[in-house]
Amino acid sequence: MMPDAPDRRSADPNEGIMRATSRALRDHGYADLTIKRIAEEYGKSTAAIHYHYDTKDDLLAAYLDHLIDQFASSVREVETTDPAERMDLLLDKLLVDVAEYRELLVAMLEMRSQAPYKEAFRERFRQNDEYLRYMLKAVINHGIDEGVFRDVDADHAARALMTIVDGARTRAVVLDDGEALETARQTADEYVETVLVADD
Amino acid sequence: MMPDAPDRRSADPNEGIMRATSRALRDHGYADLTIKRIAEEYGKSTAAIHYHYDTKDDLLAAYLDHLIDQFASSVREVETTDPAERMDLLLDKLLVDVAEYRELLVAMLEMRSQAPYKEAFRERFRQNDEYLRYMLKAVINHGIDEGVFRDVDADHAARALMTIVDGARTRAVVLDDGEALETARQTADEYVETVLVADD
DNA sequence: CGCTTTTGACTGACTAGTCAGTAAGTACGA
DNA sequence: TCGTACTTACTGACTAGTCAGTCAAAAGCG
Repeated sequence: MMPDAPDRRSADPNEGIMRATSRALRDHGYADLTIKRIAEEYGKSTAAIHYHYDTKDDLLAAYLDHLIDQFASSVREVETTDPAERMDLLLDKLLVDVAEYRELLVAMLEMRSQAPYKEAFRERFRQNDEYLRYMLKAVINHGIDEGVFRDVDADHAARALMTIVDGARTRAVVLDDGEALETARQTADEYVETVLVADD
Repeated sequence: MMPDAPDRRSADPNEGIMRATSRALRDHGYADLTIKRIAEEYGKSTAAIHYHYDTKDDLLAAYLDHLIDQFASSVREVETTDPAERMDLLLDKLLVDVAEYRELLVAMLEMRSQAPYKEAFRERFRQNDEYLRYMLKAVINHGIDEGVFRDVDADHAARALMTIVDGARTRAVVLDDGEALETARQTADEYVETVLVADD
């Protein structure tokens, strides 16, 4: 009966509920995620959750916003401006760093698979995808301007890389393939070097 | 004795249940798939379903077998032996032909997202993946032997292409991106032409 | 005090799976 | 050829459990 030490430093109830949701998702997955399980992680009753969020979907939409914000912040940390190096670091963020969050990747694929039925989910996944594609496009265009990359269709190249990223994550989860992410990291490099990089 | 009488024309209950499961999946998705809904499509009671399959998971495992068999048959139809053309037709099967089955793609992503929790599902998705990778590897090795493709790591190239395929399907479903499959078809071609095809 | 937060008890809807019984067809023995 | 035994396919009623969400009351706090 002690899921976690109640951290008094952050008395913000929302932050606590977000953390509880995250733990419940990691432990039980999305399909078996219930208000009761979130409440157990939160250390309060289910009605306490309903006091802060009217419906389960409201809570989950808020959780997605929370998660996407965190991820966007971590991408924003990439500060190099050199196009080739920046591309490298971005691909590492997307394909290497996520390997540590296996259980969250599992739950996120479950939530992604509900996008066709839940507009609130779809909206947020789209927004996140758009942001990442924008980052990739910016790097590619920068590289083209500097003559490091060939004059390719930056939008198409960004979509191609995102397809590799999504494919790798799907495969890592579905096939429980521990090497799917590394394989895809290599494939992304092949794509960058053969399609993007100008070989003088 | 043998439950499968080969030439009992019509009224094979199993076939009917497979069709009912398929329709229920298309109409309601996996998350909202219930025995009751399958029974409604079947036109009989829920107990009739339980008469043929002990548990819901048994039924769904049988349905996956059914589906994978169908898909493998359709891939086996590709008869060209010329490596470049065969690769082209295989990629069409994997990325173009599936566009017609949007609702089934949605339901399949849902089921795939349950693979970490259901070994029976994971097993079957792995088997299907292995089969497709084997087909791709065979074509690539054939192409290398004939000097049409460079002497690349066939296993890695097959995995790279499958990553693009899985990424495209995930994106088509999650982002409701009607062009995700076409974009990926183009990306797959770029990969084949720049990484696989021997230039000069 | 009064306001926010939390609780416990509850509801109604829905779920997979069970069970006894039925109808129709088939196999077999005399 | 009749009758008995058995099989397949199914039904309707039921159990036992889950779930999100509601609500009146109470606790905590500034």
